[in-house]
Amino acid sequence: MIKPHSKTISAIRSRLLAWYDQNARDLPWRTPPYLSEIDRQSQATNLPGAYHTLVSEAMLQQTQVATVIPYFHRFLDTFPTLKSLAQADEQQVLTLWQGLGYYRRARNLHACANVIMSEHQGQIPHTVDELLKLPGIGQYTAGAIASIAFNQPAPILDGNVIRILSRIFFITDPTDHTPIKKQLWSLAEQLVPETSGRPGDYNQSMMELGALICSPRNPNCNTCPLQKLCKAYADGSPESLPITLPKSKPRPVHHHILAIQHPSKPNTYFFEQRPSTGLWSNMYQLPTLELNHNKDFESDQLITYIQKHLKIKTKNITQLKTFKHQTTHLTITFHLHAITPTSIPTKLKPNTAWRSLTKLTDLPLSNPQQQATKCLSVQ
DNA sequence: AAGTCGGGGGA
DNA sequence: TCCCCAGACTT
Repeated sequence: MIKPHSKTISAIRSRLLAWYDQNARDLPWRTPPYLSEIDRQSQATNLPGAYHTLVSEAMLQQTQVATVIPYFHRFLDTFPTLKSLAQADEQQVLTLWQGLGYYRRARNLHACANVIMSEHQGQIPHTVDELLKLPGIGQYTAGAIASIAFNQPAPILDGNVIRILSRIFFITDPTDHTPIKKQLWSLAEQLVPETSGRPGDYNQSMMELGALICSPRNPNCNTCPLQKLCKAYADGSPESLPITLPKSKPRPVHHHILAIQHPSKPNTYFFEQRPSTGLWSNMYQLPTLELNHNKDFESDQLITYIQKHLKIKTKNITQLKTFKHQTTHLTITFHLHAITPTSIPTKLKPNTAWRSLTKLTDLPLSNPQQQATKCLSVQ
């Protein structure tokens, strides 16, 4: 285990905080570093402050700051308090999350608000151990909320911190590997200051440095406050760290979207909710047949599917458009088909709906589904 | 330990 | 193109 000298630790802390006080971005969820100590303490017991931290940290998981900002504003305009979020429908929460990705985060955040209301009297827990019990809150997010919202001396380890620590301490083993990850957590814990040393600002200063200076490629070492302490800089190749394990390539699949037009209502199509697990969980869609291999589309197959699963009889199918969509592990080719039903069932199954394309704003759709509906409306 | 879960930014 | 992003959770 790496045990930095106490002088190194205090140098890192003081240099980072001094740099942060001068260079911190003014982000909408951030407690300004220029707040007085009295303001800071009142912020620590003020629920809106912690609620803002909770929402922002959920949105920021695997998502860049610039992407999150407009979503954060819209979310707080709609749900200004933890209580208002807890009382909302999941569908409304998912609609606000539309386009941001990793939709399970939205469902976890909503569930989180309800647990805090019913089991914590509406007060967001102050400690890492209690935060860890909440849905969607792992080691990083628990440390972030405890330190940023409540000024607890809790460590964090995200992509930024991993990059900075691997460069400063010249960790040349793959940082995905469990023992190395433990090593990094140990370093983060040794480095985070006590409550009197502004642990929340310190943690944010690490991430800020990673975002603004110590970037993955072409790090700006010339303006880095930690340059003197950085072993990778001394070695001359900071951009070669950290080392990560190779990732598997996305697998090609084909999804067939069925645009089923209502026989009498103009511009109106059939929508259904996706299952609560897997890709785009609980989001809505035009019925979509997911094929795992590149098999030629046969219209008979689609007609059978429509009849069996949707109880809709049809004969005409026309191919409208094909487009590709990338996720982390899939390359999906979407085939959009227009269906003209000859008869539709009188009773609607739960979580399905006929919707006019002009009244879709309350149905949460994934990006490719939104793209498909856009194709239909310009027809 | 390896997969799953989105979508976009930047070189 | 490829890699990465204020990760969490399941298998």
